[in-house]
Amino acid sequence: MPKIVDHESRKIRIAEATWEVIVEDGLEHATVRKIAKKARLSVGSLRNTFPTQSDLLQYSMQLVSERVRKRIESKRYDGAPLDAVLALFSEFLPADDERKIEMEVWFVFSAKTLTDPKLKTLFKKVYHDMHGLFREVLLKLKSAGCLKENFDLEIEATRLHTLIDGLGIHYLLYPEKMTHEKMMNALQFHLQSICKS
Amino acid sequence: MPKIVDHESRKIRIAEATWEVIVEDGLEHATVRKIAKKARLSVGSLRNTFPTQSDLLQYSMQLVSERVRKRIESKRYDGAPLDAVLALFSEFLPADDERKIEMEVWFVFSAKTLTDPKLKTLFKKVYHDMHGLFREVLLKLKSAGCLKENFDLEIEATRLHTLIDGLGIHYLLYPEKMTHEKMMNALQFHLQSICKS
DNA sequence: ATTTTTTTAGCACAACTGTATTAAAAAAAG
DNA sequence: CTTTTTTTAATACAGTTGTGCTAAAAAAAT
Repeated sequence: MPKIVDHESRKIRIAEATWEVIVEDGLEHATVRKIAKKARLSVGSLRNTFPTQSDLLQYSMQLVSERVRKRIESKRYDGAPLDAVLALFSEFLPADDERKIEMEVWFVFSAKTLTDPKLKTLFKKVYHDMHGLFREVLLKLKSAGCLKENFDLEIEATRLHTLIDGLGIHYLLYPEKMTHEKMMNALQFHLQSICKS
Repeated sequence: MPKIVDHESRKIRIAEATWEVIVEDGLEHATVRKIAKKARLSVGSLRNTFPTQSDLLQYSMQLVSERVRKRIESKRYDGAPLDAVLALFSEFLPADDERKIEMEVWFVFSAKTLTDPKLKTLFKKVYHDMHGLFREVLLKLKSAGCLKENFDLEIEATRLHTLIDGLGIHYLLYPEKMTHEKMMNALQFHLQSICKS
């Protein structure tokens, strides 16, 4: 009977190899041959799990979006003190290598969605979840009476969301200008600026 | 004697054609044949002004950075009221088509710098100028006594910079979520939040 | 050991790429 | 018109790409 292979974990392994190639050489050099080599597979074997390159890239992007969304879902706010909120939000900054790779791949694919509308659906979902989390946490802070009076939920969610995305992007693009410490300082200061006391 | 041609304006025309191709089809499809067609030139003629594709892309990116930097330099703050500051900062949001194209090309090239270190110099310069402008304007506001007491120049420059970049990127990536009005509201609110009264 | 399926390696092909070369056409200045 | 240079158009070539195909090797279950 057939040789059994765990297709799911293989797909994941290939997708992660794809990420590595993208981070090292860029999306335009993420060829099937390079990816196969990185995943230590033959091109034929890779083609067996992903018939076309388009399938491969689509899955790779989907996996990033799933990872990010799981990160979001696992981080529901439970009413802990302000330090916990800071810790929660800082989870969306590219602090460790894993998140840095994810965000870098995410960034590269983002640029691609500008000319490849097929990919936009995944991105919209992640944006929606992310924005929803920020709204939810802010709303709970508001309910707990932690926030200042002139509070506009939509504007604050937007400010928080763009601040975090902006910090992360600056960290990726200008690592000699934007440090991890600066990101945390800016985030902490921002939180304090909308809170009472 | 020779047919005279304005090489400088031709280079600009080609670079702008390159931008169009990048915006329409993406950087990886910005081939010399397509760019020549878009600029209504022959490939040979294009190769006469730009010997290699690398030269072409490098100049195209340099032109974007020059345009952005000129925009920055022309926008020195002269001590006008707060509305003027808002108007000044809003110049760096992708409001009209010209700035939207510039920012989109800028964004695409940004993603490329992650794997192509040669391009980083230009980007650092623009970052530096932009950050410097924000610092300068904030400092003048501070000197004029417009700002609140707990004011940290570096953190506020970072917050402002990342907010504006974040807003613009969200506008490019999620046009159905981020509108021009929302960008302006967020920016105005942010300014007010650091100002007295 | 036999059977069944997957995996592998290699080759091949057409399409597209950047780049080079060439000769003809066009244009500007004398 | 003649001369000089640029522009054009066509062709060519080598490299890389995605993809398809085939035969051998490997692996798992009977």
